[in-house]
Amino acid sequence: MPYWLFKSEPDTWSWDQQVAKGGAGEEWHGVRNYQARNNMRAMKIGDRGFFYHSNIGKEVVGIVEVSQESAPDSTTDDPRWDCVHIRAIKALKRPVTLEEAKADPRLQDMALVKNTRLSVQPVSDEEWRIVCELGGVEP
DNA sequence: GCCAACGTTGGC
DNA sequence: GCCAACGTTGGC
Repeated sequence: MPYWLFKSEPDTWSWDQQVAKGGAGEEWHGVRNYQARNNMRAMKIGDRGFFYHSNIGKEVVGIVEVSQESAPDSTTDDPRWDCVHIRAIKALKRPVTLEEAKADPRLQDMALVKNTRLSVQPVSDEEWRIVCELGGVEP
């Protein structure tokens, strides 16, 4: 099972808002980047991902699950852009900051560290376990 | 608020 | 098809 990471500026869409949506989940719209879109197209219902706050906090705050597979982005008529829906599963006991990820030798290859601008990223099994461990939750 | 990194666009 | 110009993202 692949793992993912979703970035959002909390000013625009925060973890709290995601949690408030509950099981219905929320369309992850607004992505206008091919790599990020391709990642979303590869997702299956039930795939897990991290929810990351960019700019403010700069930390992984929670775990989400894909609740609907890739479909046309409702916020544009441009047929190039698809997106998935995600729902909040649980918060990390302790957020894992970008600083921590950068400082951990085991996380040097994480896209979060290496390719900071990609907004929807793949996460390896190992990276998933390590970040869960740092965050104080079961993988 | 600045700027580096990166992706996209458009002229040739 | 190349590459310069431009726009955007996101860390600092």
